[in-house]
Amino acid sequence: MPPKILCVVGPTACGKTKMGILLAQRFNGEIISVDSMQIYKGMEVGTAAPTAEERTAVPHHMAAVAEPGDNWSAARFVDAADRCIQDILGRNKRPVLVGGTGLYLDAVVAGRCFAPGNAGGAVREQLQSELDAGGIAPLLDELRRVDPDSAEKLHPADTKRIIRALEVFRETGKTISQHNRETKDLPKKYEPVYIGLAFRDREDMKRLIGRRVDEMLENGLLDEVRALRDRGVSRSSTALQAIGYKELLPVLDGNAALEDAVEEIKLRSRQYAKRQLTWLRKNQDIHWILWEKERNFADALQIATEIIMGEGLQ
RNA sequence: GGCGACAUAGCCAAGUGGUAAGGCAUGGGUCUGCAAAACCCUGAUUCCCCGGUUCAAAUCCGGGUGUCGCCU
Repeated sequence: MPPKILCVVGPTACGKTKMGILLAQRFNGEIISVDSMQIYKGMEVGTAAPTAEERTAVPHHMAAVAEPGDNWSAARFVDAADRCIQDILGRNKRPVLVGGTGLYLDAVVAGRCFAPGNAGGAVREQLQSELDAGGIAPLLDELRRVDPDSAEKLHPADTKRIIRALEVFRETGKTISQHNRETKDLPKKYEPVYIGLAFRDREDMKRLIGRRVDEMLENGLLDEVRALRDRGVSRSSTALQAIGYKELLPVLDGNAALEDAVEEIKLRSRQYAKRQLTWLRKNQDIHWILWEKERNFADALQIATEIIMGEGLQ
């Protein structure tokens, strides 16, 4: 029987961080942040990372551990996060995964191994320059030849995944579709108990997202972005693709109005939340707790506790 | 009060007699090494209202209403 872990999921601004802490305190847990942007240092405000107080209340892992100039990936994240989980289990504590990045969370829970090879290296660069030079058609032709299954599944406009599929083939001589077939139905590495947080009415979520963006600005988001820029973090780095950061850079350059950028951040955040919901909807194992107008953590903790104990955890 | 312009989906907007482009938003979806990313799908039996001309009108004509600008 795989070890049981707790997972707190939900779209942005729905209270995952706080609920994670409450559950960790209740179930002798330690928190693992499963978030593609919170891993970077110096992005606490804009990624709504756990605060210093929160981090003293309960041990946190995988938050603010990476240099913003380093580009992490799902595979790298899974490796590092899994080591944390093993460590926590080894100390007889309960891992509580708190995460907004669906791909990362699913991969960690499944113990997913991505295709071998040095992704993002020279092969990828080569493919990228081939794309720039000749467009997607030749690459898609090549993929049709070596991996017809992938070529058929991928939309011709989905250049990212077409390149990835070719990258896997060129590096390993094996197709990504074969790798996917082999790994798709492997047993899960952990036995997750999912608690999902969301608003019953999407409009309430949108309102809160708007409010939270305003608060981020009040709490110095602009300074945070400026600091990253002044440290020389590349604009093409993964970290600076985060919502709130990529929109504010032009403001610092004097090429955009702050008010417009703020509206853009709110919009992108809403759209992000929607995508998260789409991702989570297909997971039938999530126990959803739906907020009415306001988030009532005391009630939610009570409900979540009952759910979790019902799953056999103490 | 007079003159002029404009009125097309939630928003921006093309179309100037032949049967409603496009963009954004919204909603839905995909996702196995960039994932807060990338990609896909998504709407007007109808063009402010009424009447007229015509085989045919968002497109022309008349009237009305509204918005904006200029003038008095």
